[in-house]
Amino acid sequence: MKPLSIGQVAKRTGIRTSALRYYEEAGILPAPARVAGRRSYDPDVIRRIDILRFAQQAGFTLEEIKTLFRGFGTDTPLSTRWQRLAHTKLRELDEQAERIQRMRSALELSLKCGCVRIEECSLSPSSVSHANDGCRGSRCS
Amino acid sequence: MKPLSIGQVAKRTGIRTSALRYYEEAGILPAPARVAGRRSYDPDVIRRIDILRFAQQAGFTLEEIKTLFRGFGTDTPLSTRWQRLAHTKLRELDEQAERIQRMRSALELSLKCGCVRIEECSLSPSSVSHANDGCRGSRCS
DNA sequence: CCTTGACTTCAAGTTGACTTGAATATGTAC
DNA sequence: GTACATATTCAAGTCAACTTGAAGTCAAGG
Repeated sequence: MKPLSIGQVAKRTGIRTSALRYYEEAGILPAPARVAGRRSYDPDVIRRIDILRFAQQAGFTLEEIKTLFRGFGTDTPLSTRWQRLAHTKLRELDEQAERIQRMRSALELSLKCGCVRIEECSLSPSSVSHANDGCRGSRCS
Repeated sequence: MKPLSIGQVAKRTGIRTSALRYYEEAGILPAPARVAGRRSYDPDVIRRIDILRFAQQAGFTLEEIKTLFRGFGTDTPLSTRWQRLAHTKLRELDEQAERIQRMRSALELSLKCGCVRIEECSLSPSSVSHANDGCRGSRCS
């Protein structure tokens, strides 16, 4: 397929040109060929950028994503760094998911409940863990 | 109970004194009484700080937490702002949980798979949605 | 009395992930 | 050939959420 200008890449991915240049500078995206000084992107970059965004939304930092991209093809032994990162991140994702679930319960409870101040209600680490009787306010249902 | 110094509060909550001063400055924690110019905290503040940390870990910004704390006791009609925030945040939490789940699947899949480069594997929004055949690399199991 | 340690305020620095602005160059349309 | 959009680089600015440093205050122990 035809090469893309930075503006076209920006349009297709929803990422601003300034961010694309920044990613390149930071070594996260490869520097594309230049035609008369301008970036000329292989359309493959779109897929890579999609992955980048996806990983970012899942909570990876740009540094981590760089490692992810660097992959493990080049350096034997196979993939140890990448696997470590993946394992670590899996654990982090689980923890984050659990925190989110607890916050969810707490929020839902406090919406049903008529507490005047949030402190009276369920939003604390201790009370959320046994979340049925989290509410201690004056007008709890 | 007895009032606490800023150092004692820091020790009990695991939050640095600089952060406590910052929260006060930012209006997230109430300014405690001063005794000879020094902060003298009501032990209640511990609970509030616990909630603060919990909410923060669940992805709330300090601004949002401020709103959370401001609560809805004072201004009729009851709770509209706080409820809106809670609902919005619930939706956000759900989205984030889903992203995390998808990233989890993708990571697990790519650990099992022998792809040389991550692009070949499952880590993209499109392939993750039908994640059983996400791997397109050369040595996929 | 003097030192030590915990505190005070205020200003400035830090990190990650960008964005914005200035000055300049190139490509496309009329 | 002259606008105008789009591109370039580089430096500096932004934002949240703090941290660090400087300079000073205060109570208690030796």
